[in-house]
Amino acid sequence: MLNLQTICLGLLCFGPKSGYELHKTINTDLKHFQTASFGALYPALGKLEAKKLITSDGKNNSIQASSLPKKVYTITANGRTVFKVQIQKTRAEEKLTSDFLAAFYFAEHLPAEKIAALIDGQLAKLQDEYRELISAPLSRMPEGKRFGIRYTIAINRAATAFLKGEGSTIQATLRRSSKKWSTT
Amino acid sequence: MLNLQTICLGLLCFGPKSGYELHKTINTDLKHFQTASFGALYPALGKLEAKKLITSDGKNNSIQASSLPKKVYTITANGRTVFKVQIQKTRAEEKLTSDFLAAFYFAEHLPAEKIAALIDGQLAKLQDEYRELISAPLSRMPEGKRFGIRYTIAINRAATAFLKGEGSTIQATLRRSSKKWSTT
DNA sequence: AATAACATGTAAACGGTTACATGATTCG
DNA sequence: CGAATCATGTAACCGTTTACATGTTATT
Repeated sequence: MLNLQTICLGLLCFGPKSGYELHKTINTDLKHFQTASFGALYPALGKLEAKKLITSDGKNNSIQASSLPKKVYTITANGRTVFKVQIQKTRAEEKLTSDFLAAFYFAEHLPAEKIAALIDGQLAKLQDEYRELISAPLSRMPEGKRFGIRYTIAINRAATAFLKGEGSTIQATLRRSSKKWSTT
Repeated sequence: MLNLQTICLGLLCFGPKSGYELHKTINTDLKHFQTASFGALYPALGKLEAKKLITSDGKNNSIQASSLPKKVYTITANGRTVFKVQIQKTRAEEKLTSDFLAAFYFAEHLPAEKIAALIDGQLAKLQDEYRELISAPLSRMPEGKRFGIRYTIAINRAATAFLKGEGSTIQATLRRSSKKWSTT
């Protein structure tokens, strides 16, 4: 699996960026397939720097050490090589961890209201994601990125359609069977 | 997020099981939204036992300590209560980590053959998943589990359709732009 | 007798989250 | 002047993977 270090190298191939900017990019543009917290990001950048795959123009050297805390990272020639090797090795892998599906697997233990709330919650998440996806400037993007967004939109639409179509059916069915264990 | 301990409690609600059986169930029946290795599972079961949420009939007590190594776990009354509380708290959350989508985000660094291989790989994975999903005995399942499987099938179909439909388009487009950096 | 599948467990390392701690800059 | 946002980093903890270590049972 592609780790955060490799993702950072890849993003830095597009141009120099600070840790803060990388964080923002990952958690907005890459949100649908990757996230990263600061606590994960800064150590990852530190390791990349130690390996000389990136360099930073930290203001830690000369006189005005205090002024700007911003530290911009640039990928090295070696970093680009390492990234290319990593990305070439990448296989089509994905891993989904879903509390939504897990909850349904154990739906017998849930009251009908909770089932309804889960479906509503999932629909809301899908809608939020959808809004973000369609607002991406597709026309000014390389073909690969565009493809990823369209793929994600296709899945999002199918999920939404399913929940809108079958959501009410399941709610009715489960409401019937939920009479057994009255809300304790 | 639901952790492995909670998943185990939920599965043990259906009846007593050994660690090995739990491993099997998780990595087949729950595969599309959760996985677990032995190295994660056994410590999780140990913690649950320490908390008295499950008990084991380990053969570690009397005379024939050697014979059957199999250790069957049973959920306690307290365990059921804790599980119900956990599952009620569950929100519709999901987290996808996708090397497939990440690779496309960085597609500029990939040769056309690799792009084709990624799409083929993803289609193969989807097909494998699909085969497993449709072979599930839907008729003998509680409504909730069935719903989860049908939801996953709906998404799987949309993904497959997209890749079959647009896969060749992207390959052609990227092949054009890939002339720049001839395979080093 | 060999092999596959069943079965349990530990230890090191990894990758990540959450919470904490601090401070600068910009905008209203 | 206060709030939001920009900005960097650490430490404790969590859950998991990978590799290791061991042994049994069933099948061929």
